[in-house]
Amino acid sequence: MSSPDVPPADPAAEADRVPVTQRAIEQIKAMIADGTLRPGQRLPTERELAAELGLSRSSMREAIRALTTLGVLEARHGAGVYVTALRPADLLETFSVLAEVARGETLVEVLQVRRILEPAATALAAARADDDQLRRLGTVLERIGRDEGIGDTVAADLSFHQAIVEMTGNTTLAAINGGLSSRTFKARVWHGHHEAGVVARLREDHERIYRALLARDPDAARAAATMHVLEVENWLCAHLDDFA
Amino acid sequence: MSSPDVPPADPAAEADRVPVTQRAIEQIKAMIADGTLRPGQRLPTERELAAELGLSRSSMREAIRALTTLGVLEARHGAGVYVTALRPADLLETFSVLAEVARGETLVEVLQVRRILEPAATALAAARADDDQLRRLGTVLERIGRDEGIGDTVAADLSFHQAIVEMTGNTTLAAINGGLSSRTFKARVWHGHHEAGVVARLREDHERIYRALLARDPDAARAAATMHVLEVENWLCAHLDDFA
DNA sequence: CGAGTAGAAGTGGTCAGACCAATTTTTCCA
DNA sequence: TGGAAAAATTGGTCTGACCACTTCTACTCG
Repeated sequence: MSSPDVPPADPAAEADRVPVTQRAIEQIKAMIADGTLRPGQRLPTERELAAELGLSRSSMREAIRALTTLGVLEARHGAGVYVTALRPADLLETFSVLAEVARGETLVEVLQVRRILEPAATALAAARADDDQLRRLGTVLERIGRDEGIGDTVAADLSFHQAIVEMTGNTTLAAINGGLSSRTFKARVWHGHHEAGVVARLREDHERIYRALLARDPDAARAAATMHVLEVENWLCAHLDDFA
Repeated sequence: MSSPDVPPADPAAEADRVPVTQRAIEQIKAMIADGTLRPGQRLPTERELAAELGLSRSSMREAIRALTTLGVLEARHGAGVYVTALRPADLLETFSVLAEVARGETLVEVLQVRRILEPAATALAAARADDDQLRRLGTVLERIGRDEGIGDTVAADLSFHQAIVEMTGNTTLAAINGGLSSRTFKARVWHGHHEAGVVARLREDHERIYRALLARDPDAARAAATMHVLEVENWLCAHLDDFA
């Protein structure tokens, strides 16, 4: 039932199976989880940490690199290693790789998740947005679909959706939804609609969302957001071959 | 407008500001994004990669460690470095750190996201589940709230929710939702309800969800899932001080 | 001839020590 | 007393070595 070729029970050899670097990662992660290390706190130097945890500096650096990648640590050249603020945005930065390397069927799944999150977020935003946020959103909307190059349209598109989810006041929601859409994917969507001569439809999608927000109408906002994601989803399914 | 103390334009010095390890990470990530490296493909050895990208093996290893942490590469001791299958589950494993280190207000945000995702997922499951999946879900449900130790109840609770989101057939959705609930948090919820003598309420929440799925009733499933997450959310807000 | 095994080669994991580059702190002069 | 130069601190990179695990090879034995 248990692992083979393990004689009886093994006291210290058990921990010896797990690589030292991995062990260090888990030790530091545990110290953060149980509050021994607080957000923003400075850690000992790499050399001291290596000595305390009983491994070489190279391996210690690999552990720090892993935790840096996860967004829990931050190394500042010449100034030390620190625990990040542990904000959702810090910890969910890694999330964007999904949108970056996803292809084919996975992209469809990602859009289906967005079709769940964005309508809910947009409805929340309709209920919570203040005049100032809406005014700024209007200026972003104006940049979408103009004839000043697709590059700026894509940037404005990203800003538009990001601004809306941030209106919910839920930074975790904003970080997750932000990680689900990559600039490169949005660029392909706009290019595709441009070649098909239906850029106006995408532009109108955003206008409908904006008007629903202005009207503080959660139901209309939800519907408009759903239709927008659905539009992209349908386009993707029709061009799935190009995303192999 | 641009960065200060940069004389005119700088050709090669621009790339020299970016640490070599970071550059290697981006190069390999780009090769995966553009299809040069395919899922499951084997990479050259660390020594060869280091030589090709023009950096030392130590720095190359740190780059590989970062990409391993992100779930795009996988190093097998003695056997080489490989691109993972790039499944959503591979890329979203890092997601769990959020639930692990989150505390206080962030936990509330996480639950609010779950209150969006879980009802939608449960409604989808109600429409798509087959008899076999439902039968297995029933056996898991029986283990929830028994008097055989909270440990098994927590494990069954996790399995229950995971099984439901997997019924949607959307592995990305399953991976995201899975990362939003940690075993330790669920354990505290059950302990809290146990001490307050309201374990039955949690148990009934799960039964209601199960009955809605059996009835293939998406609306009822959505409502039951919403109420369940709300129950946990309310409990958390009442005990937020314990999660500082 | 084939199966199994022992050895060799290949490859990731760890360690040691050195030097470079950015930051911070200290020192000391104007 | 203010500020600039110098020293100390600390992360970033490189080199080269050795260990542990896997895979391949070739040999031996039935």
